Amino acid sequence: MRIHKIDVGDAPSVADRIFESLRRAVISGTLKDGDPLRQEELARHFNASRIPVREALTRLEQHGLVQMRRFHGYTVAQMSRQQIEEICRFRALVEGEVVASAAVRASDETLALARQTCRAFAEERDPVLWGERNREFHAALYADCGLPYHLEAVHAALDKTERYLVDQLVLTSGMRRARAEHKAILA
Amino acid sequence: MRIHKIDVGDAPSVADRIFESLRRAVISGTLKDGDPLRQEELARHFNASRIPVREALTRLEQHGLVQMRRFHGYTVAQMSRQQIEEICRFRALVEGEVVASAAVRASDETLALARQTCRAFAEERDPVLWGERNREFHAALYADCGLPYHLEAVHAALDKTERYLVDQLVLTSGMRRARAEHKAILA
DNA sequence: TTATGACCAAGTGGATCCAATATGCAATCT
DNA sequence: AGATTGCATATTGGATCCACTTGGTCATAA
Repeated sequence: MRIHKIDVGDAPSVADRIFESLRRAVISGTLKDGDPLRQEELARHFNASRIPVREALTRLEQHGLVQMRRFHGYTVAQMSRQQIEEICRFRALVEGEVVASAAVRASDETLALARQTCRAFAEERDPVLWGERNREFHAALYADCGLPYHLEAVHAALDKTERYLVDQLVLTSGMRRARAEHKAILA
Repeated sequence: MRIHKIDVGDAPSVADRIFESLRRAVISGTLKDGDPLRQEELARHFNASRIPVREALTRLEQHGLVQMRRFHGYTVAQMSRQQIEEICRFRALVEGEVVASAAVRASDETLALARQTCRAFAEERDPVLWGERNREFHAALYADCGLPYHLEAVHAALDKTERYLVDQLVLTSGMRRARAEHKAILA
């Protein structure tokens, strides 16, 4: 068969699409901390019933992006300064391991791509796009580190903190750090 | 008010209880790798409808304990040797950080308790209880490390690997390591 | 004999419906 | 007036129902 192989089974369900939409809204800050998420309202918004909405919300809750109080509904998760700092520390820890592992495996093309995205990141002036550039850089750099579980943990941590300015602030020094690490890899 | 204050809102929902039951069944190995989890069957088993069962299953999926194929249902997650090893490596990494943080904060009582549970662990002869003793030890040792997010990550990793013998095997050396770390803390 | 297609049963995904709980407001009592 | 009770409404948690997909069986035809 010369035809590109796809699995129609991986077509996203309604719950998948709602989850992704809400996830982006939370991460980007479109939905603010503590905002209530009414099931009926969301169902109308997505033109679906409450069932897939509820599934999306329970998933978001497991990811720590929303909180739930029984009989009171879901709200966008609120995190204290301490929690945010701990997550950043966690990221630093795990990313260190990932970088170390990526360093010994990285191919030349990967390095070239990483260098390019790093430059794009450095030249990016719009702070709201920093998160995205940051992700691109990391994706390129960590692409074949061989530690998918570690990467997943890093992404989950990123999701939880990306919307906070603190993270943006940390990025300014984190960028320096990332570039330093990049240099280290080249060596 | 001299009456003990409780919050009825934190009474576990049906979905909570089903989730916990299934979680234990997967972790303990009562449900084997690849076992199918039929919604209707589980609903009958728990004397509930499929709705809370589905919520429990989606939660388990986010935790990586079960897998889902659209229209094909849920199965107990299967992990390759590689994946298991990566998760153990992840645990080692994060636990190292946790121990380091716990070391500088641990009170005398905490240390005494940790020492006691460590001894109980060392003297435990039944391999199936190792996991539990291990958790007790860690719970005592890490109790007030001040890094709840890290701890959560460790627990999630434990959940995913506990049922594999590999993990039990690793424990034999991990126990030595844990005791060594314990000694280090005392110093 | 083997490939094809109709049909059927099992099972999931989503919609709708009902019960339980919470919140706000009005009525009532002191 | 201020506190308390009762009721109406909003919202969630769970049950039931329906539609659609999937995998297999079986009859049929080349």
